[in-house]
Amino acid sequence: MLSVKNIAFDSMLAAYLLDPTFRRHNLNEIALRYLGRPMRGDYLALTNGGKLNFAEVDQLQACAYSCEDAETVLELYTVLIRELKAKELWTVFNEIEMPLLPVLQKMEMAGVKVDCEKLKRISVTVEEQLTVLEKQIYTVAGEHFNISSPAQLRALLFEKLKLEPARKGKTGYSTDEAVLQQLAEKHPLPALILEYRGLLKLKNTYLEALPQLVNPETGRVHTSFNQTITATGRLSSSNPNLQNIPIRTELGGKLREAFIVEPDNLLISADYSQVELRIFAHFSRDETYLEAFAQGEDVHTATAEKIFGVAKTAVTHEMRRQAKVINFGVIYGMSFFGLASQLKISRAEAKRYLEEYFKKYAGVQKFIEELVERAKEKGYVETLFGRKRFLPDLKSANQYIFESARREAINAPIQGTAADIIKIAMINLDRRLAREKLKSRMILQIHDELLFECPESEAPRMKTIIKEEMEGVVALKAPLRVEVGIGKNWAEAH
DNA sequence: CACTAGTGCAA
DNA sequence: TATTGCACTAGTG
Repeated sequence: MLSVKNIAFDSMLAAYLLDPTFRRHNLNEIALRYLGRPMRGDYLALTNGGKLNFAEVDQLQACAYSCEDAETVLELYTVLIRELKAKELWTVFNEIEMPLLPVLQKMEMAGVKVDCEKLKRISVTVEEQLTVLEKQIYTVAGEHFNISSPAQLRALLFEKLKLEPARKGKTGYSTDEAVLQQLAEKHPLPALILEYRGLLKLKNTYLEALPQLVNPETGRVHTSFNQTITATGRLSSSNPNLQNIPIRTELGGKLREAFIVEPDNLLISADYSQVELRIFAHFSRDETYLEAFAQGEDVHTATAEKIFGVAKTAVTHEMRRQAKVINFGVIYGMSFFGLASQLKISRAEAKRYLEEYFKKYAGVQKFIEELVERAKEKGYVETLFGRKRFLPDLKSANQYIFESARREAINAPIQGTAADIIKIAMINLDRRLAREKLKSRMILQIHDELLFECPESEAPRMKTIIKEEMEGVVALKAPLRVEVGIGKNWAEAH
């Protein structure tokens, strides 16, 4: 038996696929767009400033509107389904988004266990450091001010201390990390600010926020996985966002140690290795990339070899780092200008690097040009599984708008295909766990990584199943590879 | 309280 | 002048 609510939810998914960039926060906007008339309930709510005050609403009228809404939703649903089929989005809807919905629901219900005592211990030491830093900053600055206020910091750095940043955006001076790092060479204050900011961010956003979000019923943190937000088909996570837990710094690692499991359980982390570059290699059919992946090489090292013209054994850490920036930059449609500012090298040098790159990766340039041309003709780009992103701005006469749409056209099929792949893996894994009657649960998805909580006895079996299902989603020209880690917490497992 | 700008965390 | 997100704080109306 289908309920109105179910149909309403399905309609949200359908509308998302029909235009993933359409800003929908409720069915009313979808009804307006596809039926040309509003939802009455939403209409009433809207006229009351967003809050339904039943005392003020004519009860009979409200009942009539409710009945009308039920009909509207049903009609909307049929229109959306027809549209999905017409635009060849039915398969993505039926085989990916719809089956994914109950999987996400289970993950949200399962939640993740957090060690609040550990967070508290970290928080205390961070607070001590912050107190010390604060005093140092006021001493060096010669005055008290709000360090968290970019406006006050700007006044201090650029007016009182007369520091000269390498100019930034149109609207005055920025005090962001790149600027402060550069200013740190001339004055002791910026480095202190950076350290202060980093610690404060960690304390406010994670150390103190997470314990408050532990559900008293389950003793665990339950995020929301949003299925209809992103332009590319990725999920997003909120309340809290568990897709941006720090990892790069030492303190970030400590924080991840606080993501734990129930007694006698283990945490398994499985992540797709270089999935976007593999997809890029698959789409572009570039021989150099495909060869590197076929040989099981480290792809960034391989790129460094080609660009810098040295043997594999001569690739330094710094060369690999720069090659990595180029590999990712290409996926994002980065220009030599952007590369120069990322690598802090001259524009001429950046241009040379990119020229060398395109010479060695001969399939790439042609692929990108054809992709953008096709997108301009068809009005959209699509993923390997047919998810579409419509890009009318590719026809814009405004250079800036066009360039922006061009980058989106390059990135969306890659990021979106990666999203499709992991979604399919999640659906298949969920079925597999049920079929094999395993107690292990999928608990988090972080774009190219899945986290599982499993009884110790199931761990070896799970490791095999996860790798099998994730790598087996699709046979790309550059085959999918998954790295699995096991531990008592997220830091150990990843 | 709603909203924007600035900043910074992740893939 | 590199993509996709979410969340925090300051500041404004």
